[in-house]
Amino acid sequence: MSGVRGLSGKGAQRREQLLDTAEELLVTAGGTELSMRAVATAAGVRLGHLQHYFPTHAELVAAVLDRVLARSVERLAPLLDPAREEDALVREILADQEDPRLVRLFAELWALAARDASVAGAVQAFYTRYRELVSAFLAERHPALGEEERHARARVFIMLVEGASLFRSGLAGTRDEAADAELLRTARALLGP
Amino acid sequence: MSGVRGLSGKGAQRREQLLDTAEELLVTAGGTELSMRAVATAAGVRLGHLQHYFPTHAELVAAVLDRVLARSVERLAPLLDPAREEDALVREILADQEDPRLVRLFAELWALAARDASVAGAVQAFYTRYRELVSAFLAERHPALGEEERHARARVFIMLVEGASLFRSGLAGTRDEAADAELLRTARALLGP
DNA sequence: TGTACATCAGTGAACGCGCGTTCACTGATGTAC
DNA sequence: TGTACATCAGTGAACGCGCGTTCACTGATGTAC
Repeated sequence: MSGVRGLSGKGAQRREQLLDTAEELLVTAGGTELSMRAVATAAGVRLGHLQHYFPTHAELVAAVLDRVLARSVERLAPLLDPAREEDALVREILADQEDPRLVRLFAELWALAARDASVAGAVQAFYTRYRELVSAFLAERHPALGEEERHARARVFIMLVEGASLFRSGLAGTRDEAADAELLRTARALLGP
Repeated sequence: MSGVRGLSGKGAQRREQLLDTAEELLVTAGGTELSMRAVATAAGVRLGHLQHYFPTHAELVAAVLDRVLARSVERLAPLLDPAREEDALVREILADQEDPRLVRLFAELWALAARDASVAGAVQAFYTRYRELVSAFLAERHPALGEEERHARARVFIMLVEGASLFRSGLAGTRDEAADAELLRTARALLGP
């Protein structure tokens, strides 16, 4: 055994497994169903055991959200590589959002952020990082653009893409080819010279 | 007394008052706090009395959401008058969204829609109506545009504006002047010739 | 004009259930000497 | 190498609370004749 507690032993694995279950539940059933008992049952462990890893409900929720947002950044970062074509990049970001589970999760996140200041902080930190990634892409690609202009374009790009997620996932609307073409054109204009 | 039951008597007034309270609660405390007891307490009536008007929790929620969405359409329709300037129109739609309470309410709506098919239906119907309003504006303003093009532009316009609401209300970000200018430019391009 | 009756507005108590949390416990695993 | 001990993994029962729903009830208001 490693002897270094909490890093890679059985406990850490179990912790990750519990978070997997909780995330799955959050996505499929919604935030209101993310109870300690529901997670324990879904994970096949006893309530008391779940509490050994996450003593309170708030800690469990915070851990799930942190991991979800960290993963989203990890997924976005390589897509926003400045060496890549704008068009392919936008297409891949949009493709990523076609998973209704992910969009549902973000809708839950926004609603939670509206109620809970600590969730709002985590969500805002995520979008700040996202904007920095887009902004860095623009800096590399169009060096002539001023910093303010880059930031503004990055912000509007994210607004557009996050709004699009609602209407392309079946949540508030469904995908439409003509609208997708227009969306791509608008997004490209924001990332273009 | 009018004699026409349920239209304008004491009962109808009381019903509206209860919905006011429920809506206020939904906005300030979030969807999870919208319990029968909480609404009754906030409205200063007994639980049993609230149930006289809304026998089940589901009926209360449905009534609140219906009214919220109907009001939103009523607020949007005059703004999207084809006789108006694009610029002023966009500015007013954006101004409407600076109310964090309204944005919070929509975040709740999206999360609810992700979980509940009947809510999703109501939300989609609302956005369909919204898109028709934008599309009608474009038809009047730029008759040369084809129907498909109009619909596509209307859809992307709404994506942009709904996405913007998240980042201009303090929910996922805060207002930024440079980004607002870029947002206005992008929205105008979608509504322009 | 008066009375009997139906409907509506509002009260109050009770139900079973799922929730988060607390806490005392047992068995397994690693560590110190 | 062996043993005593601390820590970690996991169990199980119980708590008080807020929830939606059911149901029997009282008083006010409008209607029919």
